[in-house]
Amino acid sequence: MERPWVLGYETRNCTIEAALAVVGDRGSFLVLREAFNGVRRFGDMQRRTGLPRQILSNRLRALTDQGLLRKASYQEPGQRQRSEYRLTRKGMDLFPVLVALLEWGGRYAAGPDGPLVELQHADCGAPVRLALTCSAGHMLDSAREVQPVPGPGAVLAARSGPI
Amino acid sequence: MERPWVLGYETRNCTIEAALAVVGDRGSFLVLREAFNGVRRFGDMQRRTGLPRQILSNRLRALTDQGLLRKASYQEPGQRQRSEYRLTRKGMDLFPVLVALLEWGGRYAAGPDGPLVELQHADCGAPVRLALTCSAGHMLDSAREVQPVPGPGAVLAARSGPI
DNA sequence: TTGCTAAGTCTGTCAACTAGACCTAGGGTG
DNA sequence: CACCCTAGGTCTAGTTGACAGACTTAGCAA
Repeated sequence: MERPWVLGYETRNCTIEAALAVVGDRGSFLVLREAFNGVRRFGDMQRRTGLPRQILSNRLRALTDQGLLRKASYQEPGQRQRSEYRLTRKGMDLFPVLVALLEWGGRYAAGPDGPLVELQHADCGAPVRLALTCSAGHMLDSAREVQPVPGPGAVLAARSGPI
Repeated sequence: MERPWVLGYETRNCTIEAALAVVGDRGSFLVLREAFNGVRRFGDMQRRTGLPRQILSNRLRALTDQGLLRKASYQEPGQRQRSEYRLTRKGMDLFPVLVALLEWGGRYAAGPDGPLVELQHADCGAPVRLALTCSAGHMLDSAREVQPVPGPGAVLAARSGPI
C-alpha cells in the first residue's frame, strides 16, 4: 500500500492546529454560535449556551484576548453601564466554520424537526450555502475530489527509521 | 437596543451543538485532519497528531462508533494482520469544516512560511476554496450579509420573566 | 437603608487529559 | 525452541479542566 506523502513531513505549525488552539473547544464554538445569532450579553450567552458562568467568563476573555470578540459598553435607560461582546472581523471570518458545522449537523445529527436556525442572504432572502469550489470554477461534491499537496510551509521530517 | 430574536426561542436540539457532540474536541479534529491527509494507521496518527495513545484510542473508537471512520484490516507481506481507519461518507462530509478552519488559520494564525498543506482540485489542479453563496447565485463576502431566521425546528421559549 | 440585577468570582467535587510504563499477538531470527 | 521486534493497544498515577452552586460587586430604585 502506498503511504501518504504527509508522513514524510513535519506536523509543526499546522494552520488547522493553530486555528484549533484559538477555538478548539466546545465552549468557544457555542459562544461564537450565539455571537453570530446576535447575542451579546453575558447573561443571555449563559442561558443559551448552558455553560457554567466561570467557563463562559474564561471563554469570553480568551476570545477577546485573541481578538475574535471586542468588549464594549452599553447602557439602558435607568440602568448602570454594562458590558457586551461583539464580533470583530477576525471573529466574523470564522463564520464558514460554523456554517459547515451547521450543514453537517443538519444532515447527520438533526432532530426530526429540522434546524432551529436557517441562514438567509440578507439582500435577497435566499438560503445560504457553503460550496467547495476550485479557482478554475468547478464545483466539488466530495472530499474525494480534493488532493492535498505540500504547501510552502511544508518541512521534510528528519527521518528516523524507515518511512 | 433591539434584542436578537433567538432570545425568544429554545436552544435545545441545535444542530451545531449536535455536530459538536460528535467532533467538538481538539483530538477529533486532529484525527480527522490526518484522515483527510490519507493517514490511516494508529502509529502514524499518533506521531502526527501528538495525542497520547489513550486519547487517540478513545477518539478513534468514538469516531468509529459514530460512523465517521470505519475500521478495516490490512496486511503487509511478511507482517501480521493489522487495523487501519478509513473515512466513511459521513466522515468525508465533514471536510468543509476542516477546510474552513484551514482557511481561517491560514489567514490569522499561520506561521511566516505559509500553510503546510494546500488543496488542489484532483481533476484540474486548481486550488480549492470554500465559498459562501446563496441559492440565488450571489457570492457572500462576510457574515454580515447573512440573516439568521427561525427554522422549522425552532421552538418558542416558555418565557420566564421579561424578554 | 435595603433590595434588585447583571456580571462576574470563589470553592469543592468530579471527570478528562497527560505521561509513561506495561501488555499482546504474530512474525522473524539465532 | 527461545528470544526479540513491532503495531496497536491497555493500565496507573498525577495534573488539569469542567461543573454546580454559593458568594461578591457596582450602580440604580424604592
